[in-house]
Amino acid sequence: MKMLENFSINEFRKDLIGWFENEQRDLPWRQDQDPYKVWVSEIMLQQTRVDTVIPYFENFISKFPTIEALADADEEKVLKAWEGLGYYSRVRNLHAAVKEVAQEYGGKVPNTVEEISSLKGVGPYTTGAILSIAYGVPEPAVDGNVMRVLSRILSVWDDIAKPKTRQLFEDIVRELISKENPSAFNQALMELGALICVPGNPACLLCPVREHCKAFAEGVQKELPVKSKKKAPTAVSMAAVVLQDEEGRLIIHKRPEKGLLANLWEFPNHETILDLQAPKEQLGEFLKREYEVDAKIGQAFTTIQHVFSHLIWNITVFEGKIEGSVAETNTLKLVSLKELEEYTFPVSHQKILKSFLNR
DNA sequence: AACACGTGGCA
DNA sequence: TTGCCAAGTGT
Repeated sequence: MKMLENFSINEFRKDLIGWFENEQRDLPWRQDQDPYKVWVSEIMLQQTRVDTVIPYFENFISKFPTIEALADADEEKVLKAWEGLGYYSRVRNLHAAVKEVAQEYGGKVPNTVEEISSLKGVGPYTTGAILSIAYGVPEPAVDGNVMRVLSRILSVWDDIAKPKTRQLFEDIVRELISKENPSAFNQALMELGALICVPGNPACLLCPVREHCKAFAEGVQKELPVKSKKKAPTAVSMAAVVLQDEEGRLIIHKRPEKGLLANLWEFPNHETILDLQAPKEQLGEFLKREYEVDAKIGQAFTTIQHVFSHLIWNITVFEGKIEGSVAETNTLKLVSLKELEEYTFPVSHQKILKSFLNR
């Protein structure tokens, strides 16, 4: 490969892995090489910081220690263990995939690219991560860290936001990866990206592979990687209502099984047209039309902002009293405060509840 | 290829 | 404070 001419592959591997063996963090998913735990950790770590994942990982593994335990668990319990982590399709895909492994592979995580990558939620990165870390197979595991580190080491100016660029780095890693210790090699590249070769100001003076780094030699390490900007999120106005009956129970609604915050619970809410024109009337009509609930809408007691990757909800939250009876369904329930603890809510609706109780 | 899909930390 | 970021995948 042209890019690797004059590059000392063996020295690079030795310096990188040697550093990793000495400096790697003591993380809960590094206690053993159980493919199931490696899998869970890799899914949790997608687009999510290590410090955020640690307590979730420990709780999740204590509740669902094995493939079989997770395969047998109720969706509600599994979602609850993910509450607050975000990207909830990750855990619904994981749950479905674990059930498939339990049924189709005798509860053993498969160890071929074809089988692993066919599992829901397991893409090219996670396939390589599980194969290399749990099974010692020399497959690339190219994530954002790896692209940043290697774009600097080899001075690659391709835009890492483009899907095609990941394939280029997979080709590079196939040349570079240690066949003796692919697990340490892949993890070392990511660990280096997390600890030393960070996005803003890389700590080049502490870098174990500085001598191999073309960007450092040229003084352009802060210019790399090239990454095009994402579209800014669009703002949406929402009205939500916390509806209470005489006994203090609250109405909650289950979101659709596909799309944003799929299968999570929420307080009744809808997008408001023209920024809250006659909001109480809109809300009352919405409740009648969608849920056949009659209610007296009270005052707005807080506003909550929920920032997603691609949109922003600005939620005005009202209180209200239920008038008459409520017909409960699979997606509409009237529950006590104690019972609410069993349901999974997006962070914004956790904030709504907290604000309601403190109003 | 481009966009949907969450959340919290940090400069 | 606003924007960018963090071990990506599905469509």
